[in-house]
Amino acid sequence: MTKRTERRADALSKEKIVAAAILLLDAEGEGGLTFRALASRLATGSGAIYWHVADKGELLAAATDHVVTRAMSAIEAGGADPRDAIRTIALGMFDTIDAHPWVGAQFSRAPWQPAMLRVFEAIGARLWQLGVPEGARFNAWSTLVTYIFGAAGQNAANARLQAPGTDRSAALADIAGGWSRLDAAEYPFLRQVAPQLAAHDDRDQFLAGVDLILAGIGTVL
Amino acid sequence: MTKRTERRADALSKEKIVAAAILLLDAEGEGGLTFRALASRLATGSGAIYWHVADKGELLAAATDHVVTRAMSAIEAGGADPRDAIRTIALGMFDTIDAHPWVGAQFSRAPWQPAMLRVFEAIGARLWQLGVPEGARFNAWSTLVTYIFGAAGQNAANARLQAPGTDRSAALADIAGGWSRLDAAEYPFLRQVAPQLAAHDDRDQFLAGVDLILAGIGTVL
DNA sequence: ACCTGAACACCGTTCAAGT
DNA sequence: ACCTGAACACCGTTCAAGT
Repeated sequence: MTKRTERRADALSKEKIVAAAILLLDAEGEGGLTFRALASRLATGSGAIYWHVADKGELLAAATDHVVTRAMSAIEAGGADPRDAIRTIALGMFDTIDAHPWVGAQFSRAPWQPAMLRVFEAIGARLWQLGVPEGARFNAWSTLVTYIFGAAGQNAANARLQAPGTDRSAALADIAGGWSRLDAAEYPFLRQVAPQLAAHDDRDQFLAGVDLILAGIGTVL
Repeated sequence: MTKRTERRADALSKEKIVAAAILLLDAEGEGGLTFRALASRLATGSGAIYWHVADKGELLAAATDHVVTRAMSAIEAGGADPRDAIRTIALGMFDTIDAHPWVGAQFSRAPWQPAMLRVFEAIGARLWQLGVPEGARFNAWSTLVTYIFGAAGQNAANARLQAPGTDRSAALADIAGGWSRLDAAEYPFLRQVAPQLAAHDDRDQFLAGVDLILAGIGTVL
C-alpha cells in the first residue's frame, strides 16, 4: 500500500547498490570499486547512485557495516567460558577481514559504526563476566579491541600487497630469507627468529596474541 | 671530482624530493601529496620527479622510512631496564605517528622497510634480554609489534578523521555521549565505560596496553 | 643525463535535462 | 521522485621534445 511496495522490482535502492559494491570489492579489491563500474553493473548511470548514497565514503561504510553485521550474527559465543568467547569473536573478526581485506582498511575510517559497536560490546561484556575490576576494565577492553582490529587489518594489508597468484608461505619464505642474511652484529634477533617467521601460521600467531593479552588481564584479576 | 659533486646545487635529487614530500604531507595530509603540487614546490615539471622516483608508492615509502629513521635515532633506550626500553620505543613510535599521521597508513603497506627492521630488532632484543624463553619469544615479539603499530595507526586514523579545528576531547565527548544513550539492555558495557572514554588520554591508554602485554609476557618468564 | 610540460586514461562528483 | 549521461575538476603516469 505504501509508496515503497509500489516501486518496480528492478528499481535501484541503497541495499542493491551496497550488495553490488560488496561483490565488486571482493572480486577486484578496493581499487575496483568505481562509480562507473558500479553503474555499469547496475545498468544505470553513475549519477543515479548519488540519489541513494551521499558519496564513496558512505558506500564503503555501508558495505563494511553489512559484512561485519553478517559476520557477528554468525558467531556463536553465547554460553562459552568468557575467554573462549573472546577468542571466538576475535577469530571471527580475523577471518572476516581476511576474506574481505577492504574491510580492514575501512573500519579505522569509521570505528563508530553500528556493527562495530556490537563487536565492542561483545568483547566488553565478556571482560565484565570475567570479573576484571572496574579500574582495569577500560584499558583491558581497549587493548583487546585495538589488538584484534590492528592485527586483522595488518593481515589484510599483507594479503592486499601480495601478488594474486603467489601464496603466503612463499612470501614469508622470501622475507625470512632476507632476515637471515641481515648483518649478524646489528640484527641478531631478526636473524634468530627468521626460521619461525618462515614457518608460522598467521591465524595461530593472531590467536597467540589474544592469549597473551588475556594472560596479562589475568594478572589483574 | 665525481659526477655527483659537479652537479648544480639546485639540481633535483631523490633526497630533495622526499624532503619536499614530507613537508607537503605534514602540512596538508595524505591528500595533499600530488605530483603537480610537488613539482610546483620544487619549481619543475611533474615528469622530472619520475626521473628520480619510480612512482607514488616509492615516494611514500621513502618519506616514511626517512621519518621513522630520524625518530629511531632520537630514541634513547640504551642502558634502561628492558621493559622500560620497550615502553620508550613504543611511545616514540606512537608520538612519531601522531605527529605524522600519514606514516600510520603507510607502514602497513611496506612493513619490510629498513627503518621498520630497526624497530623490530630493538623490540626483539629487549625481549631476549628480558629472558623470554625460546618457545614464547616469537609470539611475544609479534604481539608487541602488532599492537604498537596497530594502535598508533588507529590513533593516527582518528586524528585524520577529525575536523582540523576541533580538539580531541570534544570529539571524545561526542562519541561518549552517543554511547551513554545506547539501549541499556543491548549495550550495558559501552554505557558503563562511556565516562571513561570521554575522560581518557590516548597516549596513556596506549601505554596501558603495552604494559598489559608486558604483564602477559611476564607470565611465561 | 636530466628536465619540461602537454597529453592520456582514468577518477569522484555535479547537474541540467529527462521520465 | 528518480534516473540519465555529459561535463567539470581533478588525479598518476607517460613521453616526445628539449638542454
